[in-house]
Amino acid sequence: MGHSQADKAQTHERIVAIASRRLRERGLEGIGVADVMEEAGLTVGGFYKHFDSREALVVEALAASFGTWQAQIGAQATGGEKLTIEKLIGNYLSNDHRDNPGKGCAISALAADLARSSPTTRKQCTEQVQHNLDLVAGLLEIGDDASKRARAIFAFSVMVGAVSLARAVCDKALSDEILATAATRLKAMATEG
Amino acid sequence: MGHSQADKAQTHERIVAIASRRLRERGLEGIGVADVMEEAGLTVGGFYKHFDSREALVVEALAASFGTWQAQIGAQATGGEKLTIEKLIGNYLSNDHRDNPGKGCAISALAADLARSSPTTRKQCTEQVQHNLDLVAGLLEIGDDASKRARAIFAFSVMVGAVSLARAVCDKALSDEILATAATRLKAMATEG
DNA sequence: TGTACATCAGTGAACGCGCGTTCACTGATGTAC
DNA sequence: TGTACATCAGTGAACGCGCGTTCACTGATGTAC
Repeated sequence: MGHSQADKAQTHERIVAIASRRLRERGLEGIGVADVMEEAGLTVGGFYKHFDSREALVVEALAASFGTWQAQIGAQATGGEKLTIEKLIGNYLSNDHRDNPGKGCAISALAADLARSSPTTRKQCTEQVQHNLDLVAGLLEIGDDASKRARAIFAFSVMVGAVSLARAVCDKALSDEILATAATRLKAMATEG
Repeated sequence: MGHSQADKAQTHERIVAIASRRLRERGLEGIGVADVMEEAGLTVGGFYKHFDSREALVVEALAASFGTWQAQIGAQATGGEKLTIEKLIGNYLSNDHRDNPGKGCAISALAADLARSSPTTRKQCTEQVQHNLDLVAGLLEIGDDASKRARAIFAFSVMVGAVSLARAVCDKALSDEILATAATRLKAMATEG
């Protein structure tokens, strides 16, 4: 075996991590093979030693985006203080999340793109949405399961919608207003029935 | 003057209308000059008798998307029965709206695209968001202006988020569930304080 | 331990296709007389 | 009213660039003896 397998795996991960960030920053179409390889300190040709096609990278990078997002949430849940619904809402609807889509939730960053994407990526998206709904529902304390589920859907819709709007708008005051208003009202709602 | 100006204006409008629909169906990048011209029954070359560039078509088509959307809402408001917040919510969060982005609201269809687009298109988007917030706030009956504004932001976030999610997901049951749940809860909220 | 060989991650040029844009041309319509 | 000319919307081929993909090659690492 030529170069060590560990090196290759590391390179592979580096490429995926870069693609995962750029995917969320620039959309499913906004990610170029040559660009990603250059940012990884490599040249184009080597790409196909790691992936069958650009599409394969997209699929892996999307999975990685979902994975790192869950890991971030998980880290908050275990690290010291417990994760609460208020914290999740505060995080999701923060200026920091709005300004750094590359590190944030892929669903709000790519919702429109995913709607027009291949069955494979839409499937990935569907699973992630279900996962996030379960996560939110699990953080709610009052009500039966059906009520929690319904409120989780409602809350997640607000989060995705408000972040999408806050990012699309080019008036900072309006953008801030959208996030702050959505966060305040959603927190109030979430702690009630 | 060669061909009549009326003919040219009509052709121009036809091109814009087609682009406007395809924009919402396929995104800001998903619209090709040759494709649009072919659908209009013309050939590529003639395009530049109508537009300086592809970008100029995008700007016009986006404006047209916003315009037709407002016109649709306006038609409901004047046509027979008055427009209510419940009807607006019901329309926005309907399966029909989800399944026909080409005829629907450009903001939910293009939110992610707009966030990464040129200053010109983001400016258009910002104005449309403000307009829609005013529209929703104007339909609310209880509370002072600040409360109406806040509730309008919240309601519009839910609408954009739920439609985005419902379109992204490839499980019809889940998609229907998201729309129905968001609609029910939002209607209940909107008629209260 | 040392040497020859095999493997394969990575290189960088080249290919091919899609697509926005350009351009010389056509022919129908409007204007001038 | 009729005829010659000018205009210009629309044609369709060609150009050029970006980008995904391919390919012959390199050289460092691992294996065999």
